[in-house]
Amino acid sequence: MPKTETFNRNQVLQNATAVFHKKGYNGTSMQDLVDATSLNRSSIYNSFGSKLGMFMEVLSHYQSLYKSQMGKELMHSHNASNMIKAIFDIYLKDIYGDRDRKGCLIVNCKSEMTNQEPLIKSFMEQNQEQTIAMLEDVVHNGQMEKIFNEDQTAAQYALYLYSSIQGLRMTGILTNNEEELKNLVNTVLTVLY
Amino acid sequence: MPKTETFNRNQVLQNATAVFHKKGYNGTSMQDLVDATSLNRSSIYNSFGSKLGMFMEVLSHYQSLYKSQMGKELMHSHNASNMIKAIFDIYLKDIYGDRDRKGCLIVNCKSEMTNQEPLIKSFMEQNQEQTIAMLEDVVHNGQMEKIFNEDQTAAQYALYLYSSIQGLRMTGILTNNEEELKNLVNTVLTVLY
DNA sequence: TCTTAATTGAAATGAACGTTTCAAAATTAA
DNA sequence: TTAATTTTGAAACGTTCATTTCAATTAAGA
Repeated sequence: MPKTETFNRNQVLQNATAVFHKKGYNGTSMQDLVDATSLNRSSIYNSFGSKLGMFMEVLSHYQSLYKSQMGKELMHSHNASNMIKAIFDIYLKDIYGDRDRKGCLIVNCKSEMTNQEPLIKSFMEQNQEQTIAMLEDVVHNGQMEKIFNEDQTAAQYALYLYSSIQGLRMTGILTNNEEELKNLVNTVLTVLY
Repeated sequence: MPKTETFNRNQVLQNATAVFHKKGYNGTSMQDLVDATSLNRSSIYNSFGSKLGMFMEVLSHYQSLYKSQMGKELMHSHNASNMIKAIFDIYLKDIYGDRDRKGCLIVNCKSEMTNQEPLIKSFMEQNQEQTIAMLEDVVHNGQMEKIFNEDQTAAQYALYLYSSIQGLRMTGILTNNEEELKNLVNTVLTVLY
């Protein structure tokens, strides 16, 4: 029977993510990936099919890290106000820790590839749909609890928050002053109260 | 005496802008630029020095188009409320007309190159500074006119608006429903009143 | 132990990359 | 017309690109 995959797929994805995140898709070469993953060229093609194939897995991996982080935070929050703050705090912490100002892998990829690669476009569509659905749920709860106003529907606020998050990720590329960014998030959230 | 530049530099820049905008910097090849500009390879290197040199001029050209558009709109507005709406309307119109969902050249470039290319980083820093300065000026006027509130300083609101604009440009890549986007902008602006 | 199939390493594929070179053509002012 | 200088075209530069090939190695179940 066959020899099985020996390398740690998660570790490989993590290393590949670091390169793609730093250099972008078009800026990353197969050699970069070979170096970063310590995998053989052939092994990469065996296991991921192509550069794009590997990148799609990297994107999903990155996305799932966020999802689990969000899920964990949302468990600990007992009202919509805390939830929405916890969500933005995750992004803020990411920005503070982003020493070389790479921004968000998904936002960067959206701007680089959505109009060029159908697979990416589909990924971005479902990412947007899921993110907005999550935000809409939180806003809706907040409105039921009378914590958030009802000037706009939960769906409208969700799009606003989704857009604000993307703006925050872009702003965080050049600005990582904690005070300014915290204030920015507060300003974004005042809309809800 | 010397032969002078024969091609229309503005037209060449416009054509180059279209390619860079569509494919991104790393996704654009020298051959793409030769094809788009109908210039000879040598002429490009003679006149722009390098691919990056040409791109820097493209960025400035794109930026100055926006500036003159803003200036024109701001002349026609007689209060801060109209001004800020006119500014966002320029972005909205751009999104509606962006048939192939390229997004904003400057936002895309910021996410692709700021952490990789010092020249780009400098450009983005001065672009951010200028944009925020303009927004701060408008907000400050609005606050003097008692049209905008003073819950936050003009500088704080300017950063918020700058971030919101970037978010809008990112959102516009996948979402170009006029009604949704108009509502999004309205929600962004409610903060000021 | 033998069979089976994946992993691995190294080399090679041809195409595309950004850039350079250089002689010929073009254009201007003297 | 001549001298000066740029534009132009075409080819070539060496490098790097993503991908393929293939024989050797490895590890598991039969």
